[in-house]
Amino acid sequence: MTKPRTKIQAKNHAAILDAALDVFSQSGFRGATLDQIAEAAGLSKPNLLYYFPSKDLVYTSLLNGLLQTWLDPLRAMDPNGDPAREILGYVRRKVELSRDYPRESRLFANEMLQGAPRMKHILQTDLRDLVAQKAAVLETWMAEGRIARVNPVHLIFSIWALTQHYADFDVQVRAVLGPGHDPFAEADDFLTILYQRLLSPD
Amino acid sequence: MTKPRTKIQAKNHAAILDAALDVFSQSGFRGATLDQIAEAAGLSKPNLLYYFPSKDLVYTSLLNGLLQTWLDPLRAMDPNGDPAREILGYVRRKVELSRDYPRESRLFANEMLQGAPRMKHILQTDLRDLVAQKAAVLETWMAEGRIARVNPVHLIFSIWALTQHYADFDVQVRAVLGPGHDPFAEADDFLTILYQRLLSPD
DNA sequence: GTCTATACTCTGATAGAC
DNA sequence: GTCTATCAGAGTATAGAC
Repeated sequence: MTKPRTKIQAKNHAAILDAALDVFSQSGFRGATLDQIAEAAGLSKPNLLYYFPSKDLVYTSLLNGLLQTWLDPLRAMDPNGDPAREILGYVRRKVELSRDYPRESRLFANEMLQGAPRMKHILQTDLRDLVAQKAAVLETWMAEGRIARVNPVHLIFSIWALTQHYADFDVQVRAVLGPGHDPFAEADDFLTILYQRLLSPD
Repeated sequence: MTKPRTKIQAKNHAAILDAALDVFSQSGFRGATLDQIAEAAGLSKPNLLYYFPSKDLVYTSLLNGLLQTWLDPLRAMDPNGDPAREILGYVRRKVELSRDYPRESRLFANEMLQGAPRMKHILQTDLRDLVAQKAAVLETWMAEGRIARVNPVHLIFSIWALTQHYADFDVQVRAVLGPGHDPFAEADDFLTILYQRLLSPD
């Protein structure tokens, strides 16, 4: 992974990662080929391998940082803010992520389906810690009666599942809705109602 | 695809499909290899190709019928039953499917991530029709005030997303929960509460 | 029905000319 | 930095012996 020094290097470097995101997010690590990535990036295969010495390094370059940006909205949930506002804001930002970065969502989903061979450790450490921390915040809000009681960790799971579904199962959602729908706008409306009803204190 | 006539044929046929489910559900169509499937089935590669003339036919044999069994619980939702009971029963059966048939869930998820090249048509026809029909049932219940108002199609999406998440993202769920948890039992509890609160008429 | 051998293509990766 | 040429191995699939 050459550090981009010149403009042409930076451009090719970015083109490769963008192309790789296309291909890996659709076919997974094993299903993707360097030929496809090189073609999508507008480079020859040897030239691609000049920038990234191996297929694995292209893939892990994409994964690195993905979880971080993916979790930024959760990190942003403020313990001192208004509970409903914080949670609904998190849901909304996750819907926006699914709408604006569906390839990243699918790349992540692919890695999970494979059993997360390259991410398992970070899931068990960084992710687990962050969820524990935010679950504690949710518990506090519940104890104070500011939101209704519910399993806080599964509450977080539900937000992930519901928002990422619209990116990962995009084909299915559109096939069922048919033309003339904006899945993400409808998702935002639906999920706002869902979490309001779930979390309204009695 | 030979029709199983002898006992040994039936056994090998089943062994191949079971092995293929393992491999395809983890790596997707392109990422899976006949070598892996043959080895897992305890057969040689040529022998595998004696039963299924091509990789594609093994894969499509798995897909055929998958959507049908996957949707049986939705089909079973009875318009004449008690609304809350019918919906919560559907959720429960979907959780059980995720628990008992996670490979099928992941195979389906893989196909969706790839853009559903082999299922798009059936999604736009059979699936769409079934959802429209059941959404109409839900609308009726809402109009009668027996459950709270909410977008019925997205309600169905939410059940799919929330239940299948526990099969498809099993690694992540377990990594975050840590040992000593039963993800599916907890999911059942959480989702029962979620849908009770979402759908209780005021 | 099952095996060995093999054809042929694709895939990841390298060498070396320019 | 980029290209052509190429390699070794893996991949799907077939032929043919037993």
